[in-house]
Amino acid sequence: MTNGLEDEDEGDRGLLSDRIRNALTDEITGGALPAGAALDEQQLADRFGASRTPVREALRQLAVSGLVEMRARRGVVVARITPERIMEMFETVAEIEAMCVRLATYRMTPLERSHLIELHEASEALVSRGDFDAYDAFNRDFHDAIYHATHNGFLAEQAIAVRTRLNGFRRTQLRQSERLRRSRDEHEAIMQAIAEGDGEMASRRMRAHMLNAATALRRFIETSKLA
Amino acid sequence: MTNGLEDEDEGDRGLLSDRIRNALTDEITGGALPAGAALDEQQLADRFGASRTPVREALRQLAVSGLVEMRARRGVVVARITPERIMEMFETVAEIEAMCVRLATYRMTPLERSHLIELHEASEALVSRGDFDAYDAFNRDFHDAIYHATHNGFLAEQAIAVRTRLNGFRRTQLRQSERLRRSRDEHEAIMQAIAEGDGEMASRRMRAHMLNAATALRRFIETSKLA
DNA sequence: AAGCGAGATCTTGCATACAAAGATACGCCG
DNA sequence: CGGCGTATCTTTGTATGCAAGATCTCGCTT
Repeated sequence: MTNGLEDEDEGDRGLLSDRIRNALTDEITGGALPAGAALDEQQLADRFGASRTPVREALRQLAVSGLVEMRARRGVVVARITPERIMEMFETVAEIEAMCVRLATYRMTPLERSHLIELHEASEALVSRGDFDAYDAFNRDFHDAIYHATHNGFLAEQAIAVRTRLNGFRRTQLRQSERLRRSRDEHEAIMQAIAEGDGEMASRRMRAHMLNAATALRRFIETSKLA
Repeated sequence: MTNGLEDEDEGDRGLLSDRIRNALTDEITGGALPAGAALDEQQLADRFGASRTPVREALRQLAVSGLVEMRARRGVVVARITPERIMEMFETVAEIEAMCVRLATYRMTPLERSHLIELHEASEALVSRGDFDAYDAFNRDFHDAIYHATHNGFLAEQAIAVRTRLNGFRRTQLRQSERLRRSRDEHEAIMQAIAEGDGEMASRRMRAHMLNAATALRRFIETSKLA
């Protein structure tokens, strides 16, 4: 047992390959590295001031999680995902969220319930003043709270993993204040079903909520293309 | 170089690191490498007639998929999973299966439906003659057919990944002919719901089916422990 | 005798070197 | 002038070497 030194910062603590992996994950999910971008090993090694070895190990890991594609002896590219597949991923996320909220409804503790209510109520202010960034952050917290209220850590991990993976392809931000309002209304409906202890209804409403968001995003993307 | 890689069984085509990864995956999910077993890099390298480099890359990938645990500078061990976590994984699989069968009910083509019926009907013979191995194989096919009938490739991949991961910790085979019969009866009920186009009912029945199987397995394990 | 610590040893993590498979460019032939 | 084969060159895949951290051993101290 060592003395309690926390991993204070992203400094140079920890494994180099892990730091490279985290950095690349951020850059891909953040959109800095667009889909299809070639990831040259030597180039990345130079950029991170390391050798190719840790870079390769990081890329291997990213390949497993699906963020990049490796073609044998033909290099690595940021995963280029078809629109169909993105829709499949959205649907999967919607289904998993629906599953989670059903379980959460039946299992959440009073403390977890009050926490969720608190989060939800606070979101009204964000909608009123149209603070998209803050609402995004709240939204993550809201859904995370539901994941954890399932009291199934494995399921929560899966849900977070899938959602994170989708984030990388959602750099097109939807910033319509009307959608913000509707999002909160849908949350409201979900909260009501939770309050009534009706997991099935909460589940259906969550699914609808997620698919609405996906549809809104898709319409937005298609509209942009026409412009 | 010429020092011959004995191309023992597997074709020596493809990347060495990929072959090592596949071999280790099989050994772990097959139970040859029990949970908690230490995986020494040099040792594995010797065994596969390779250097540590491809072994390391394979281990990194296995760590991402959760089959092994890496502690920095302290080596790699086959993932040691608590009973609670195994139950969580079972529940997650059950929920995902339920989700899949609901979608599949609404979306499967006539061809897919007839294929599923065919599979199911053929399973009667396996139950009658108590062929556990053949029933296991059928069971995989049956559930795979449902995954694919969702017409959501991403979801199907997720489902298969989670189920595969669970396989590694299911080396305790349940071989009760009564359970075999009940399993097929539950499939029958699911097929009926599918035939009626009632996805919700198919979903509930699938969830019950999976949880029954998990419970039977857990009871079996607990009983074994007492002996 | 038990606990502790310094050094030996072993294993991991990273760097560098080398080999082989695609990619590319250029010249030859049709 | 264009297609194709070959040589080169770039980039990946693997091996090996070296350094740092962790574990273990064994002697020393209390």
